[in-house]
Parts: sequence; C-alpha cells; structure tokens
Amino acid sequence: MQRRTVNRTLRFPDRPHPRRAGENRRWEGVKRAAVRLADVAAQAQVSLATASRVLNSQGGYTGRPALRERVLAAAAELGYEPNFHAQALASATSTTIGLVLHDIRDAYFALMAGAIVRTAEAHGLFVTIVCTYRDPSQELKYVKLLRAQRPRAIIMAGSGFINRSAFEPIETELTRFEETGGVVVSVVGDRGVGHRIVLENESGSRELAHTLADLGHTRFAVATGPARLTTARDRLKGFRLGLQDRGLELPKGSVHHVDMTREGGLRLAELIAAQPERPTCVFAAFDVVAAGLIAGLQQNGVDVPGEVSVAGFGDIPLAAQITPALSTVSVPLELIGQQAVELAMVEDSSIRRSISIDGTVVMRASTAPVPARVAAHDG
Amino acid sequence: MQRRTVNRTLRFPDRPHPRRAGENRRWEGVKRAAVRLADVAAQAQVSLATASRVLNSQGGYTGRPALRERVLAAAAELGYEPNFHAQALASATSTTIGLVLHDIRDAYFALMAGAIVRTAEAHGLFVTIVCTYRDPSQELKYVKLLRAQRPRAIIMAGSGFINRSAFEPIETELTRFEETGGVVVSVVGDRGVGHRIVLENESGSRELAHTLADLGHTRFAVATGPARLTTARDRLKGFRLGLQDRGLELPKGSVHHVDMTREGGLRLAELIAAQPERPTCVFAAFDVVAAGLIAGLQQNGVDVPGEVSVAGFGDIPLAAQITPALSTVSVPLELIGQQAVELAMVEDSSIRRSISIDGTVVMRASTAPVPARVAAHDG
DNA sequence: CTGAAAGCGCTTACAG
DNA sequence: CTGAAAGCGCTTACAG
Repeated sequence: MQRRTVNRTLRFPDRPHPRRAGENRRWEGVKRAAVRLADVAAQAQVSLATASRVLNSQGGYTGRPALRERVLAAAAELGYEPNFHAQALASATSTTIGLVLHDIRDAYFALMAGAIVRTAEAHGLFVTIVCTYRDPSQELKYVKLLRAQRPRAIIMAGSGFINRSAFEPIETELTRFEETGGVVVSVVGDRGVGHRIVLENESGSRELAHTLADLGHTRFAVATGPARLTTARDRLKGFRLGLQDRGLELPKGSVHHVDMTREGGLRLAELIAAQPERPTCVFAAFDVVAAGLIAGLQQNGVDVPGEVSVAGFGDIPLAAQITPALSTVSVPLELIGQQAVELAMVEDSSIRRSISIDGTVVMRASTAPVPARVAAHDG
Repeated sequence: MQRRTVNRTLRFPDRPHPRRAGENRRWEGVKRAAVRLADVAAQAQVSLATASRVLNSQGGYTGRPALRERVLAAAAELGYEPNFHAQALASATSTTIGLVLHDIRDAYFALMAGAIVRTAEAHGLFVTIVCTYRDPSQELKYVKLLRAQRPRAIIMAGSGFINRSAFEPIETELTRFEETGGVVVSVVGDRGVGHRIVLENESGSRELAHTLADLGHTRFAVATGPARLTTARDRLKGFRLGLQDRGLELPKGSVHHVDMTREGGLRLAELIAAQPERPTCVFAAFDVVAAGLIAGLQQNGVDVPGEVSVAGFGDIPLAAQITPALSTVSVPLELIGQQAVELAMVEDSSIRRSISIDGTVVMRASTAPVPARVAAHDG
C-alpha cells in the first residue's frame, strides 16, 4: 500500500530567520517552525491580545464579531495549536496531573489509572504516569521530575512504605510542592502529606477472616507482600485480628512474605503442597498472588477448595474469571480513581481532606467449609 | 495517628511582591512562590547563566569548582526544581511522549503502555496517556491537545479505523506535528503517518486457522470486533484465508461482530449454545472476548473443548490463567512497546521506518481435535 | 570561564 | 473593546 503524501499547499507563515539571540527554532530540512499566536494575529490583522482573547474565551468573546471571525479563520487555516508550555509559563496554570504508581502492568493499578485518566479528562486535565516499581529511590526521583512539570496535582497511588526514613526526602518534595500551590493526593496508602483516600485494608481483611473462620477453618496460612509495604502489613494485621475475634490464631511459620506476583503465589503453593500438615485455608493479601497460589496448588494435585480454600484481596477482574473463582475483598477501584481526581481539583488546600473507602467481602468458589475429615482429624 | 507537621524553618527566598505587570505568582495564604533559578543564582552569588550551566551540565561543568559548589549547595538548600515549561520554551526541547490508546483498562493496552512507560523512563522521558475509547472524534480532540504539549513524539497505539475519512482530520494534525519536528509512531495499526510498528494480524490468524483445521475442525465461527477497526478486519481476513488454504470456508452467518469485551463473548456464547448445529471451533479475534466466550459456553452447559474449541488472539496474561487455558496467537507486547519508544527517539525523521512484528500460535487446553461423533456425524 | 541580555510564545494588567 | 508592553522562568549566543 502506498503511503499517502502530505498536503503541502497550505499557507504557512513564511517568517524570515529569527533574530540573532535565542535562535531556537529549528528550520532544518523541510521542518517549519510551529505556528504561533503571533502568526495567527498577523494573518487576522489583529493584535496578539485580541487573538489570545478570542481563542481563550470560547464563545464568551464580547468584541467585534468580524475580528473574532478573522482570528478563528486564521487559526483554522494555519492549524494553530497553542504552545502549552508558553501558556503554562505565562498564566501560571497547569492542566496536568502527575500520577505516581507502583506498576501500571498490574491490573490493580491499571484499573485505578484508567479511572483517574477518565475523570481527569472530564475535567480537561492530562495525566502523566510514572512507575516506581516499589522502589523508594525511584519514587523520589520521579516526584522531583514531576514537580518540575508544575502539575496541578500529584497523586501518589499504592501502598506506602513502613520505613518512614526512606520516605522522608519524598515527603519533603511533596511538602514543597504543596507550599507552592500544588495539590497532593495520597491514594490507598497514608503518606502523611496532602489529601488522603484511605482504603480500610485492616477492616476488610478482618471481616474476611470472620467469614472464613465461620466456615469452620482453624488452620490458616497467610501470603502477604514485602514487609516494607504498609498495605501488606495492614492486611495481615486485620486478618490476624479477625481470627483473634474468633479465638483463633496464626501458627508460627504460617505467614509468608512473597513477591506480589503470580509467581510469588506459584512458589508458595509448592511449599504448602509439600507440608505434612497443610493449612485448610490460605489468605493471600493480593489477588494476583492468590491466583498463582490456586494454580500452583492445582498443579501439585491439591484440590481447591476441596482440600485447601484460598481467598484474596482486591477483586481484580481476573478474580472472577479463574477456576475456581476467587473469594476476595472487593475494592472499588473505579470510585477510588474518581475521588482522587476530585480531591486533586479542590482549590482550598488549607484543609486536608480524608476519604475512607471500605472493601467488601465477596465469596466465590475458591473457599468452602472446612473438609469434614480434616475437621474430624483436628478435633 | 497524628499528621506530621511541616518543617518551615528552611530559608526560602523572601522576594518582594513582583513587578506591576505579569502578576502571576500566587502569594495567597501560606503559599510561597516556587524557587526560581534566579533565587539559586542570587544565593550562590553567581549569574543566572552560571547557575544554569552548573545545573544542566551534570558533572561536565568546567568552571571554577567553588562556583559549582555554591550553586549546588544553594539549589539543594532551597529545594530548587527547574520549571519544566520554562525550560521547554527556552530550549525548544521536550521530555514528553504522548501516548494515545483506546483503553488503558484493557490488559492489552496496559501491558503495552507499561513497556512504553518503562522504556521511556530509561531514556529520561515522561509519558502522558490519553484514552479514546475507540472514538475517532475523541482521538482528534486528544491529538490536538497533545500537540499543544509539544511532546517529542506522539505514539498512536491500537487498531486504526477502516473509514479513512474519519481519520483524515487526525492525519492532518499528525502531519502538522511531524512538519514541526515531532515524531509520530503508529503502533499495531497502520495510519499512513509516521513510523510504524506493524503487527502481522493477518498472517497470525491465518496460521492459527491452519492449526485448527489440522485438528480436524470443519465447522467454524468467528467472533471479531466492530467492523470499523482494521485489526478486527485483518484478523478475520487472515483466518478466512487460512481456512481457504485448507479447502474450508466460513459458512454464512458464522461471522459475529461483537463488543471487544468479556461481555461481548458472554452474549455470543448464549447465541452459539442455542444453535441447533453448533460450530465445533470458534475463533475470537480478541482474547478478552474468547475468555467471555468460554465462560459463557460453560455456563450454558457446553463443554470446552469437548464440544466446542475456542481460540483467541493476543495472549494477554488472562489467557494462560483461565480454565481451560486459552489457545491463542501470542503478541510480544513488551517488545512492541520498547520498539515504539526506540522509533520515537529516532532523530532523522526523513525516513519512515517500519517494523514488522509477528504473532506466534500458542496451543493450550481450550482447543482439541474435533469430537469423534461430530466428525462422524459430519462425514 | 563568566555575565549581561535577548529571546522562547504566551497572558494580562494598564491605557486609550 | 482593543492594543502595546511587561512579564512568566528558563537557555544560550555573544562579549569580555
């Protein structure tokens, strides 16, 4: 198929070579300089100010209609698109939101990011996404770079780090950003800065523990994430509390800190499958891990939920699609994303807002009452 | 938990109220103006130029070490972060890549975006993501807005539209962007503009058709996407050609244009389950649809692959995780994302580059040889 | 090597 | 209502 050729007949501004200093505009090859507001104004035979007013006050221009028409026509003919950076610099406003998250490839973050991008679009804002891969030094680096972009807001998504000292320089950056009029929103993990959307991890996994205990299980194991993440800690803590509420506890050696990936679950499954006295129920603090766990147990000939029940946390789309479908704590990611942007839009930053979001226990096929013989064996 | 209080003891520039005109800097409330290079230069007692040189030529500064130290110290103390917009305006360079895709919540795009964000980061570039939800008018709107950002490159990801007229205004925008030195990369769908990464949809589904035909299937159906998308068209076309290669053809009424979602697959499953003479093999041009199809067939009591084999296209992570695991055409999304950014980095835009990417047929458990009784019934 | 100054492309008080 | 001009915060040729 032949590539289409470019229409080069349009009248483009035929400016002479720019002035001595500041020779920044590229004229190499066929490249032409981008159309400027000045070019539009010249073609429309109006002043810069008028051109700017016509183009910016959409519909609300109160001047002579003739001028308005000329400006609009010139802009359309020249294919004018304002220089965002010049606008931002001159008006000290920004239409960008910076989004800092752990890993966009993770469905959990992809969904949250999707909601944030969509809500932002509805407000006429752009989202610049950076991924930190759960590395505080990367997080610091990107927050700094993002700050240079002078976004309207920076949304920090995902779990925070337990080690406050690692976060201190990041906090300093965010505080500076706030002091200069930026909005900081901390989503789903408290960071001690800015507005917060708090996901009630603890109460979510606590309630899940109740539900599982009420199925008759007494021997539990937990797969949680790296110990340095607050989310991993809180979900574990809530689960432990929930068991305590039922007079149960997690035996020593039953808490496993694994990679927050499918592979983490697969590896743990081998370990559990090989145990002489297996738990009858495993709680994985992250759905991806739970999915790996189920697959791994099955591969090792362990029936889920016949021999071992598995529950997760997050309710990513995958949860409902695997076999058996995963019992989990559902997190309203869409809502969280929306709320995050709404907080980012709040003008008055003198008040820190905090929104609490609850998870919902959703029971599916991956959990079942404790197997009779195990219960008997136990008793 | 008590929120931490902010350290307000740092020495910040104590500038007087700015000049008459251009009063843009906000001083409301506790807000202070952002630290400028001029503030750093003043504190370090050097000129603006020197401060700029020290901060920009990392390590390569050849001037007096004393000056360098003073500038660095001042920048650190004041928490200076350069104004990205001023830099972009003054130097006519940009560190941003614009990414236009259909829907970030779709795993296919999330993976591609992940690879693009990661590769861009390695090159010191930011990615701004916009989603069009497969609406050409949205696409036009966002390409325009993106152009205002003066990014280094715009990556258009996902299928193109068959209707060229809908794409014409978008093409005009992209062409103008290119003419002013921007790089356009069209990923996985030809758009007649810029560099291209071409996914060989046709040959991929053709090869899949061969493989399925060789399992003995003769009665096929196809679930493809909206007729206006080139990807939907090409995958269907390739599959049809592949069947032809084996002397087979798609019966009338066996091609279904469905939503490219799980729901699209679920709905189609009901229809197929109710057919008096079902196909023995269904090809869904998108994995999410295939997954919905399998779940839907199972819900309607149809055994997969015992009664009906199902194959997809894409090999998103979900494919390997459902039961039965999905046979599909694997697309190297990570590689595609990487290559897209590499193309975006190419300085010389006089040559259009085109990279061809092949899919790989991966057979899993969702497809099986045609059931014996069906074969007999057929013969 | 260092600094004074022009320029990047806009917006917006200030005059007329 | 409209325009001339200053200013946003940088970079970078040009002089010294």
